Amino acid sequence: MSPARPAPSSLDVVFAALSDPTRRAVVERLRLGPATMTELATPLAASLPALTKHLSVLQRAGLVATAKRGRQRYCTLTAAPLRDAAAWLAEYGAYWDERLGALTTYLKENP
Amino acid sequence: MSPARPAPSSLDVVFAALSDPTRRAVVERLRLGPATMTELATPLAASLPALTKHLSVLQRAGLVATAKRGRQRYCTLTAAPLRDAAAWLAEYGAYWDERLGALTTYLKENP
DNA sequence: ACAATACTTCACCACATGGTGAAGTGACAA
DNA sequence: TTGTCACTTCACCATGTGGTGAAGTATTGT
Repeated sequence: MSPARPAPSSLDVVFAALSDPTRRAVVERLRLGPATMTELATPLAASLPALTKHLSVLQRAGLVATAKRGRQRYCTLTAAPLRDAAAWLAEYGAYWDERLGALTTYLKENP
Repeated sequence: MSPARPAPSSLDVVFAALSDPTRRAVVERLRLGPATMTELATPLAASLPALTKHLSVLQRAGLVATAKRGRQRYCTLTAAPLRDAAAWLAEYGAYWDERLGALTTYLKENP
């Protein structure tokens, strides 16, 4: 991948963030409300260094916002990027309906 | 990641497959109908070795099926796994965005 | 003051990904 | 038969990921 990669789009990092089961579990947990790092780590049986890395990935994807309060770090969901990813996928919900039509068109144009 | 990783779930590989812009472009192109490897590679300015790798990722994710015909390889979308990913996202997106309520409804009514 | 708590940061390691150029394979065309 | 086309496979490389244990940094409790 050496030569001049373009800046990753938001879809890139969002989908990449969601490709890990631990991070999806974090998102699921945060749906119930904010949580600290140890509150996230304990039920997932994840170490704190590992969770710190996961959180930074989720943060880079814009899926999670954090705020330090005292010596604790509170994490909350910021789901706006999920909307973009879902919108991309939603087009393929429409794909199901138009599938036969597209195939028909294709066969008409490529006999 | 050394110690005993569990088998990746289908969501893992589907989201990972979608995290690359070239592969998303392949999916978008295949929405219009089947295509051969060179037909996919040319507009994306991708080399054939690179595209072969991308295709194997998409195939492992169950997003694309291929059939050899003569010396050409025809690729088609098999979008069933996209629905699982969309369903996962819809659950979390619908909480914030009305537009995704429509997707949730769609997935509920088209099981 | 001292110690515990809640994290973070720092090397590391193993492995997967995404790319390359060059060589190999099988089907078709001249 | 000979060559070309459509790919695939083969090293190889650079980078990113996900994990670890150990050490470091604040903040808080006693």
